[in-house]
Amino acid sequence: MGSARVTASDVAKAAGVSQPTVSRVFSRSTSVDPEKAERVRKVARELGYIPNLVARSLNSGNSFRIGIVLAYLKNGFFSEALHRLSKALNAKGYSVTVYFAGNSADEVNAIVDDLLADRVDGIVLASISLSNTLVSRVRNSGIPCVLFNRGQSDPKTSMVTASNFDGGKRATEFLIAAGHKRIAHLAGWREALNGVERMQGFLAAMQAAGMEPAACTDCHFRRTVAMQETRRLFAQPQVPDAVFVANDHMAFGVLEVLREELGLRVPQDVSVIGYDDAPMAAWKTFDLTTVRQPLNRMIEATVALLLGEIQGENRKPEKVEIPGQLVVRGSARIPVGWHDAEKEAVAGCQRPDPTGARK
Amino acid sequence: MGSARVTASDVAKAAGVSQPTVSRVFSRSTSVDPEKAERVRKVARELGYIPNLVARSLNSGNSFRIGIVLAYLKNGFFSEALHRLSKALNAKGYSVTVYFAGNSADEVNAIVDDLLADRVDGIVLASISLSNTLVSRVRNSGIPCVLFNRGQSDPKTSMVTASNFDGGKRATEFLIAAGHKRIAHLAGWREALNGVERMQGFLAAMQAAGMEPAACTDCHFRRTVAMQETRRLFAQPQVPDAVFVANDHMAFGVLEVLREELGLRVPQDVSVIGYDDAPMAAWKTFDLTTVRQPLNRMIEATVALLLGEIQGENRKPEKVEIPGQLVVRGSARIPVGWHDAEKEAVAGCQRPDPTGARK
DNA sequence: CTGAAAGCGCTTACAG
DNA sequence: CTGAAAGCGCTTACAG
Repeated sequence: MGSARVTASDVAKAAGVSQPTVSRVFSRSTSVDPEKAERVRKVARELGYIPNLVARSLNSGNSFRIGIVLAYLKNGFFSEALHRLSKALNAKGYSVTVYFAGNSADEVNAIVDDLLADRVDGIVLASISLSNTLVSRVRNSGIPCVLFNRGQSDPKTSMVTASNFDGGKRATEFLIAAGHKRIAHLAGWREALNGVERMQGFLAAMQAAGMEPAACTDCHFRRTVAMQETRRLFAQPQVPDAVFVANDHMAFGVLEVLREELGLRVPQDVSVIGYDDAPMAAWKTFDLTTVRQPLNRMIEATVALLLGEIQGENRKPEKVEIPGQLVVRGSARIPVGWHDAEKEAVAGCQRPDPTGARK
Repeated sequence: MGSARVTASDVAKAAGVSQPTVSRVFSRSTSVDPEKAERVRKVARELGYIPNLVARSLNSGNSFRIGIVLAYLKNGFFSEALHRLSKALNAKGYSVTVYFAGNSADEVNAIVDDLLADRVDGIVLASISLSNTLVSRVRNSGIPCVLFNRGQSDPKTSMVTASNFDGGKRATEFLIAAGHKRIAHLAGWREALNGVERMQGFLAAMQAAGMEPAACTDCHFRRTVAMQETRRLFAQPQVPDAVFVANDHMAFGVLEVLREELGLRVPQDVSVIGYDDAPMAAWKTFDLTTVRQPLNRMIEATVALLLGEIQGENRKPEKVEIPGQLVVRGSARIPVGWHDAEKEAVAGCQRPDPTGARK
């Protein structure tokens, strides 16, 4: 029962045309007599005919499905990215299948098999915890693939990232300009290029200022690890007066430890800067100064790159790096006379008005 | 190029067997000579053969795909649900395709068409904003469907919810027992049964205690609306001394307004209770007392119901209601002698130890 | 246990 | 513009 069983042949019979003609009406590949087409559409509507994409997939070779590989959704930046990426791909006629990749190699391999078996037309790898094995297996499969927010040294795969080095550098410069003397960095993950680049930006800024990092430790992009590291750092005789955290997700945990456990005031006692501008960063509860990853533009670029590879003439892999701006909120002290300087610094960005982001 | 193009016929030729035999090895429908099967597997591995699920779908009639319809992922309870549901369904051999349903009728209708065109084997409707049109169109399509955390009066569709009436009642009783006199309820959405039932539980508890609600307003399950309502309520001459909020997502916003904007202390000045036990509720930043929706059990039930309908003999629609327990944290005053009473009250639940949830 | 045959519901050259 | 035919890569009775 139900309209799902009606086929093109049923419609053809009822409309007095051949089955390929029905097909032509719905795939608008070749032109069909307008009058006849209208009749077909009418009959199809009455019968509740909806073309079977599975059948179309089989002989066209396109499944019109994109696979998105993620680690988890606890990080609000990723759930927001999934939502928008999904909407953007739907708008282009693709449906989106999600695959959650844990950390074990077996699991990751199983996911590649699933992706291949499902015959997705393209893949977005948005998982932080991707092993290089996964990336190379996917590349070998010949399925178009874009790394989203997860740079990789391999130059044969397309990727879309923010300007991580630059972002890390500017966040650090902001802290230095505000007069902080003991600046710590809670880094992402040494295996993930985006974390590494943010850290390198941090180190470059510190070195340029002739300053020694108060700390610089790997937190695996994990909230609980960052919280533990914060406890450790602030249990030492010499505590930091500012912390640059490699993403907002960890920064929320850092703020929690500082305020709730240690009773410190932010930013009076310690400044905190995150990375991403996840939706929650704007909540007054966190009011987190952070480096924005321009999600919309990253998604546009990802979709363009992916569909370019799928539909276009075998394009070259491309590395797209999108500049992000520092979003100044209440969690970090503001350097004296910062406004003017910053206006200059972000002149090349799309949203040059820093006050607009302060809300 | 790449292994994606290798077909069963290629493997058959290379292994010196017929194509159906290769098929049998991989679908293990009929038995195959063990030695021959091993040879086929070996050749397949060498050639990088992976069965094409699209082709399998076309003639088996099963796509091995489940569609999940969501409104958005900003609410952490939903993103967590998506993650776990996805893992659970993957474990059963299904891949998961996501569909984001906005609020416009056109959009919702387009999604139904997509679901039907994609020939998903089953559907989980987890969106709060589902119109009844969507539900009935899906039901008419004959595709097995389960409403997740979204009750509906229509008795012909399976659904999995928490015991919303009971949860709302118990949260309210907890506030009453703690001595609160002016208790407000920021309700979910009058069009969504789960919100309505929580509200009815609230009203029932108030009535049983002979108390008048300080307020009871519909907030559409939207954080910003709940925040606005909080501002309004606390601008009145008679302010509430406790607020029961219909979900955690809104409660986080309520806490923010109370603490950051109004400078109130929680729970000294006002108690707050939420609903869901979203992951963030346990963060010390929020420390939110809430009614847990037992996600794992809800997901188990959803998967069981859905696969039962897909694989089993046309089952009857079923309404599964899973009891949830009050998770006591710091955002609401604790009634004197509450422990003993509560132990009794939750005796029927799976996790009868309320202290275990306090962390 | 296994091969030849038919068919799942479409799309796409191929003739007209 | 349009129908008859072949085929996408499998699964599934049907004979052996």
